[in-house]
Amino acid sequence: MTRRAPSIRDVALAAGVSTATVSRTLSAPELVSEKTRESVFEAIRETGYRLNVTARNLRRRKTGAIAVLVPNLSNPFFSRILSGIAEVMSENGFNVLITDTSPLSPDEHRFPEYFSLNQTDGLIVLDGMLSRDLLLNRGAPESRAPMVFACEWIEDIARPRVSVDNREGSALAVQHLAALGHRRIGHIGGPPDNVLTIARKQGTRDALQAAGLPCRAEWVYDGDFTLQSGATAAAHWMASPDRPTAVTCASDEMAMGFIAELYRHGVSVPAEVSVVGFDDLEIAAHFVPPLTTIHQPRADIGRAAARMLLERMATPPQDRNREPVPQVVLPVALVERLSTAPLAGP
Amino acid sequence: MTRRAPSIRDVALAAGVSTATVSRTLSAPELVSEKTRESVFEAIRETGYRLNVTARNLRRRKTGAIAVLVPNLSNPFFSRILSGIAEVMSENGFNVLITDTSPLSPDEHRFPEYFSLNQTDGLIVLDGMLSRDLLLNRGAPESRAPMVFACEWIEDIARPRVSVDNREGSALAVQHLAALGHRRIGHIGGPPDNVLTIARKQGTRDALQAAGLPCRAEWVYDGDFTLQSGATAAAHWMASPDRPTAVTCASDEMAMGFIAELYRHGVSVPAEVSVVGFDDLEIAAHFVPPLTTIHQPRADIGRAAARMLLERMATPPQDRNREPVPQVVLPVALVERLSTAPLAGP
DNA sequence: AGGGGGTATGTAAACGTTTACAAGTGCAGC
DNA sequence: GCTGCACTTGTAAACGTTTACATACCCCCT
Repeated sequence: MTRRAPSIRDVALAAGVSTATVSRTLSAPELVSEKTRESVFEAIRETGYRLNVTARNLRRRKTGAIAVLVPNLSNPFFSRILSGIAEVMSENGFNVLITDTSPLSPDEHRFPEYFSLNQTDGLIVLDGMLSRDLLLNRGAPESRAPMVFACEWIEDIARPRVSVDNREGSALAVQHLAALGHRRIGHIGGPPDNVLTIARKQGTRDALQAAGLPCRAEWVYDGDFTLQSGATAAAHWMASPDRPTAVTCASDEMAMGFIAELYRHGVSVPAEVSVVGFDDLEIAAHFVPPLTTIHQPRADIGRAAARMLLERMATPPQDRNREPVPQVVLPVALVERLSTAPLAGP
Repeated sequence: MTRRAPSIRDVALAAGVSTATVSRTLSAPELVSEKTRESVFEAIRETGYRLNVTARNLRRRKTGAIAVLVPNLSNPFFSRILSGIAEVMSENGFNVLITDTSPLSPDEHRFPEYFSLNQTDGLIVLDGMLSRDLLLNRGAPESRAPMVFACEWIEDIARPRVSVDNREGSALAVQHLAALGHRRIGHIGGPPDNVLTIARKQGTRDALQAAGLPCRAEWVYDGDFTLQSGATAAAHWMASPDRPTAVTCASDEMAMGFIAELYRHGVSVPAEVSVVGFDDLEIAAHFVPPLTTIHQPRADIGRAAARMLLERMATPPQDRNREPVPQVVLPVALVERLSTAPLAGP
């Protein structure tokens, strides 16, 4: 009943040319005379022909897809980055396979089959916690697809990287609070061994020192970027006899979790404690109170990473490590809203 | 320099068998004697062979990928659904291509190339606002890939569907508010022509009527599911001389946008107005105040949709419309938190 | 007239699998 | 000893493109 879909052969037949000419009309039109080109297009219309991308990819020895490894798809932080990536990748004819790398069990990372089967021409890694071996020993050595990091990265893997000025972001947060008169400033960090956590903690410490403010170990709480861990930090804050009057957070979600938990216990923000986030998620502007935070250009991060990968895929493997690997760092900005306020009282 | 990746030929050579035997060892091991099987596996290890999925797909005339059409990737509502889909799809060896269908310009929907080129074996549609033609006329008639709807759907396209009990959800919200003594209950809906908007509005109206409560047209506000539209509804609420004392929303984001905008103008929830959302996003539990809402089993929706699609892909096209198309509707539940309170005063 | 350089096309061999078909073996039943 | 069957394996033809190479033609120059 259901006929085979028309192939390039059928088009060639209909147009009275060879399959080579049809193929050329499609992928290198300048090689084909205008008259022929037109009759080919006409034949394509007639037959309802659609290019079979699988066949093209087989012949060209590439897959036409890239994979992006996301630590946690449920985290709204990544959505914009993903659309940035998808935007430039689909412009360039690539499919984007999105993979959540969150481990199913603590020590077993889930790597989908297509990954080990090197079904992708390239890789964008948003997860800096993946094991080095996992990332490098997949597939045969020569089949290692080009890879770039975005947001997070792994220190001892030398690959192009796009990130954000984390230290500057932390500094902006601290300076803002200092300008409001706060002198006891705490910090809620991400997972202790995460590169972002480290960069932001260090940035916070340095800015505190530069402002001549104390940097007490008992004022920095460890979290894991999630809402829940913000709530946990709030419990610690409330339990502490000697609290900071303001805290900076390494993510908006922790900031919101922190504020909500405080609210539950009748502690009000910013009246009793000022809070600044990091990320500027959409919801930040619509939180209660609207969240003062550090804005990250998320779509730009995605677009930049995609462009970097495109470039790396285009350069032949032997040239890839000629020059130092590119690193772009994008600017951040403080967005003042209502979760921060001048220190009350003298 | 870089040798070709080992192919099935190299394995066959190393194991002293034919390529057919290697192929069978991989995709139909029961046809191969145990001795041979073992030597093939040994040869695979030796050579570092990886299956080339592109070649397999070409030969098998399928792509090994499914696409999912999401109205808006930035909406955190979809993330869990996507992981549910990805979970069962990757278990079954399929890649998942995620596509944001949000129009770039008002009347031009963005359909990535791979879609029109039917590079997918199946389709999960989460967007009920797509045009009928767009969805049905892609590709040649016989190449139409199996399709299922999830969450949203299009009335006059008969396809399997998994949805949620929207009327029940709306009813639960209204009953909860009524039980708290509210008699003036409003509603913030989604885009007017969206199927969910319609179902939830109708459910609200019916529940109101069943409870003997008024259902005033000026108490229902039109939104579009976004935070911003919730804020806009708040402006209308505040401007109204004769306000409802409680509102139900067709999405959590609108509920939060509503509350935040009220907060900005000094109106407090739930003291002055009770609010119930719909979705139960992660953030709902950590909002200020924590949001009373209707829980949707989002991961289950994704998993169910994926399983339906798998089944539909497995049944030959001519059998596909034998029986009535399956429809599963999953249950919802009210989650009471702090954004609703008994009506103050008599 | 012969040669050189484009330009436009065709021929046919890949790309790496899967699978219909054929063929070989061993064994049971007669 | 022959037939038939079950089980393994091999042979070779697809799947639908792209592309190196060959060819044909036209035009211009000497």
